[in-house]
Amino acid sequence: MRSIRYQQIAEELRGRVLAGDFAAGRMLPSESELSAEFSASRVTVRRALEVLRDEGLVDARQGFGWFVAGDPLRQPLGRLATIEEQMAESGVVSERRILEFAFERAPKFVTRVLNTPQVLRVKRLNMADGEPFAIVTVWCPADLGQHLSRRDVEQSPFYELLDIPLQGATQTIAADAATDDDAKLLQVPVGSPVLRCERVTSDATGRAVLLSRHVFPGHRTEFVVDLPQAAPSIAPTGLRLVD
Amino acid sequence: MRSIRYQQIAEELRGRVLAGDFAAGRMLPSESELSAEFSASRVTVRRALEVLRDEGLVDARQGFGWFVAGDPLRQPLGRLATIEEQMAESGVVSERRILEFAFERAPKFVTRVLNTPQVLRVKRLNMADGEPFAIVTVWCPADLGQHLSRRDVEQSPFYELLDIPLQGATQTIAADAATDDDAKLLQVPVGSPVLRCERVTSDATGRAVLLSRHVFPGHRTEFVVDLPQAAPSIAPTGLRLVD
DNA sequence: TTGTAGACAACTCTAATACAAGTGCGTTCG
DNA sequence: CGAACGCACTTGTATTAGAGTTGTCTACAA
Repeated sequence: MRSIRYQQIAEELRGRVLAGDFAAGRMLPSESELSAEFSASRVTVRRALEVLRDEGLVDARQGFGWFVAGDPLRQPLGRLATIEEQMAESGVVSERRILEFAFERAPKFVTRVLNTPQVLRVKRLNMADGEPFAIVTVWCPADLGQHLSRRDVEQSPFYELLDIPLQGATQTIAADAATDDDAKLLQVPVGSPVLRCERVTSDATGRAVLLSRHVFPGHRTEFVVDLPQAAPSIAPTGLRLVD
Repeated sequence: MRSIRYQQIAEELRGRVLAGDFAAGRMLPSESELSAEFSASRVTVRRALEVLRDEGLVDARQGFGWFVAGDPLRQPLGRLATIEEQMAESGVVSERRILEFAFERAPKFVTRVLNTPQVLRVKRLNMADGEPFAIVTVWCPADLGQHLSRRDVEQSPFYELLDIPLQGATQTIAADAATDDDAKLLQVPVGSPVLRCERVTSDATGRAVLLSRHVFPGHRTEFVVDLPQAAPSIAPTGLRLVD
């Protein structure tokens, strides 16, 4: 029974990778070490490894070594792209219509978050391929938004217009029924499910500088959250009861 | 040893910082001292510290030293407690009722994720203060669930019963309307908004070992997501279009 | 065609060293 | 007494060298 050496080796290594033998350090032994272990030349070991690379199981960097592919730490961050990028990537034409633009006294729930009485409020409708896709309302302290015009907001994303660096955010996600207003704008029946999202964005000092509310039609959107670290529960992370 | 020195050191230091070893004086040993302790060059120790700085755990000032960073970054992780803990803390009486418990052939969408034809399916209703609060369905490969009984599942959370360590998860969150079945169990009107969550939990090797679906009544629940790092957009992170 | 052997280039990581720049503190000098 | 200085120690940055790795090539044997 004549069989091909490098395929044998590939099979053996595939087994070890899948079994997680190497997953601990994520690094494979060097080609030289494997060559010694299998009593095969380095070139042969290499061909076996290349088979596994084609399968997407492992990858290599010159001068560094072979490692099991898809290191679980970097990927999730990359996968969570912005919705704009994601839409651009999939060829969806995105567009936004400014519905309201006003400097005004802040409602109470805005004051509590932003801590300013006077704010700029911008309400706009985002479209994807001509269909309404999100209603976004942004509140921003008046002094930060002072130099902004309706045209600015229409052309550039909000975060680019503020000259302060944004640091982090907290967002809440909830299911709700579409109100009359939502329904008309999103072109869905009144009472149909929508995703309501509220986001508080802070600057480097931790001060809240943006409050935004987003309404998405439930039938077209969902959230994806990646939790690379250990989560000692099967329950969805971040859920809380509201009253 | 085929592993990267500075990553080892980073891991060791991360442990100490999180354990609070340095929190007393808030100051870390100098790079030179650490270099001596780990028998590594100062450059290597430095790279490890830079990893921790990128994570926001520590920071440094030239001519002064390294210190544990103000902990606003660690907090969000703590704030995202499990719903069970949260409920217990606020004095809500939680309780679960097993509705279904069966070993069976996996439906297609389960096979695609778990990669096994035979599964254990458990459906249960979670109650909070006597009111229905979540419908949870869990699928788990039959071989992993073999030693489980209906009674086990009733008494302990699922993740405690599996003797394998869970690593990470991906969850999707969507808004939907309550089906007849949902409505009856959750005691809400048919068609009222619900949060639908699907979660894929993996073990240390990255293999998917649990698939769970959760349905929450929209009026009582919401998700909170903390994003400590920079997010270059005001748009909610993780949103994607579904078709 | 497959496998072995060897050589060399390019790359990565680490060690070692040196120097610039900032901080804290004690000493000295006016 | 107060300001200036020096000194020890720190981080920030750059350069060199060496060992170990993958990437690629040629030559040769089975």
